[in-house]
Amino acid sequence: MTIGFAHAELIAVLVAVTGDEPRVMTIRSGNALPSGPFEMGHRTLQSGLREWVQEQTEHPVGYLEQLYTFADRDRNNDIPGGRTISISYLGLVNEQSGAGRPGWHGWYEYFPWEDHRQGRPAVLDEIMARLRNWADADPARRDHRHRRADFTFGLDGGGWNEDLALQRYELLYEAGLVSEAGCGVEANLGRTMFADHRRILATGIARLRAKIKYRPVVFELMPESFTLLRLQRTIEALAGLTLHKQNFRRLIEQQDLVEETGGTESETGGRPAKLFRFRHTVLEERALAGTKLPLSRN
Amino acid sequence: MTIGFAHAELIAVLVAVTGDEPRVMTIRSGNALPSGPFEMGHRTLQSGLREWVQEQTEHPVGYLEQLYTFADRDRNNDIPGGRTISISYLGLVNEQSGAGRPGWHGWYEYFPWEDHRQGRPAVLDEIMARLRNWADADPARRDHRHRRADFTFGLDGGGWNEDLALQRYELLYEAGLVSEAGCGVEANLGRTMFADHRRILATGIARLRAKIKYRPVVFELMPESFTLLRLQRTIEALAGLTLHKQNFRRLIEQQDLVEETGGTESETGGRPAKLFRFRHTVLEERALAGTKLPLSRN
DNA sequence: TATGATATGCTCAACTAGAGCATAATTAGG
DNA sequence: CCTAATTATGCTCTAGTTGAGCATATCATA
Repeated sequence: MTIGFAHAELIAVLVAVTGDEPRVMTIRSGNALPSGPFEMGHRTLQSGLREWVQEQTEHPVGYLEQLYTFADRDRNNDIPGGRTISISYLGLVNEQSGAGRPGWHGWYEYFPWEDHRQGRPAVLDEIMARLRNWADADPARRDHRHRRADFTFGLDGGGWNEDLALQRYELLYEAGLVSEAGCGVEANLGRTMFADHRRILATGIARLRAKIKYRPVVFELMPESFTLLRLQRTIEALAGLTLHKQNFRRLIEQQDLVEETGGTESETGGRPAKLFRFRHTVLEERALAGTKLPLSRN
Repeated sequence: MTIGFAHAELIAVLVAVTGDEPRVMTIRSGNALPSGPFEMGHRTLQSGLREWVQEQTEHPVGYLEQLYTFADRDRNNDIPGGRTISISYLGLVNEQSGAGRPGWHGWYEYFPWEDHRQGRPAVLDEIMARLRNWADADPARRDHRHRRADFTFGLDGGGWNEDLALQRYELLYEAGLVSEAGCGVEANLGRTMFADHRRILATGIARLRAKIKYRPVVFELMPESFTLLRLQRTIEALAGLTLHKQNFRRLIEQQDLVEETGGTESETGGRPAKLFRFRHTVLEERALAGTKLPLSRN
């Protein structure tokens, strides 16, 4: 059996939330995601990345999950005849560790249309206008394109869906509205990144937004003890949405995800808030996987 | 920046359901998953795999999704100094195409404890007994191991969770109950596969079981038109569970996933069943992503 | 002491999911 | 033709979940 040869590279999407802003670790003044060679010495991909991030950033990575492996021919072909395989990972870094140090950029710089916490962002009007033009430009695919734009950006009655971050970026790419796609810089929406790094970031955002709904990974971004509002703001930052406060607490408490530390915090000027800590044991005692199948007990 | 070199390989988990049995495409008489080199000629990983599968199996692949990339040092080091990166994919093949031809093996041969359609399989008693021994063998980690076994195999009150297929295999591996882990063949549970192929298959099963709950991918496994019972049996085969018939139809119909073709089928000896077809437009008109966040409309 | 702010408790209505009864439309056997 | 067996399909009832919002508690500060 013939075996293909390739260059292997690791790319990390490291996320932290500080000051109610989700941030991603970057290099080159925010123009690229940190990446490095896949060294032979490492036992596994995970351990390789973990060591390497530790070394580069001095922050321990809590949660680490493989994102996607890219190897398209058109990316990054600086080595003729060869090919680069990029294995990307999503890592979550504790708030305190990943504080305001250089290299951390708010992820909504790159995706200004994704933050709906202050209501629908104004950019969306421009985006939709330009997507309309793009759709109309091809009479054959016109209808399909309009439906796709409406659906992806929540104009089809279904409303905005925060999980579709990647699909939105891909649509903008296809429509030539981001300069990575080869359009002029003046036409670009949001901040650009090297090669396909912004796409990888979008992959990470979408994955994280989906994941926080069925796995207790948010806590990897939190300090040891926190108030429920702090937890809520962190999730809101990630999802780019605001949540209903009372229902949020109900959800958290009924799932037994946290326990009171006994302490309180009165930083905020109102009634002091109880402090909570994550119940690490839930990781081994609960499925947390919601079934959507109509089971029969038989 | 140094770049690591590696050999790149694609591995496919191709799934079809025939005769109410989920099957996986294999080579070497069921001992390995089909795999092939990542050729330079291919534009993307996906297209490379698609062509290659087409060529090998003569079946068109409907849905194709990247599963995971493995590159641990201990796997498959037949080339000294080098390293193999295996990029695995999950592919769904239409019932008719992937029919009873050779190469297709029922996946419960490899994971007999995963099929709960006829009730709790008897093997589970033996498995739990051996897991208890394993847990007791290390006094320090005893409690943790017992909790993990109970949770993974549904003895903790939470009940059996079909999504945990991968975790169950990994637990058995750790406990040395499958011969891939180095235990003797006589100790092995289920049918063995080459290298870590059974683990990759478990990854595919777990992914597919989770996916059918929030994305309409089952239809990739169905013929053009089908009865609702046929659809139900297919899902039951994948999940390894039986479903409540009336509630199943309610779920499918209220989601507008299918439409009547007008025809009926009376193969089964009872009242003829209406035939349905998948409404392909739902792929572009609906999010189908259930939010678990308590949104505020503000 | 009043006011503003945040925290926290509680209710209510709409909807969803699990379970099972009832009826309809066939085929097979007498 | 009549009856039983078999599968399809419709409907109901109940418990639980979710979205929304009112009410009360506890603090800082003017």
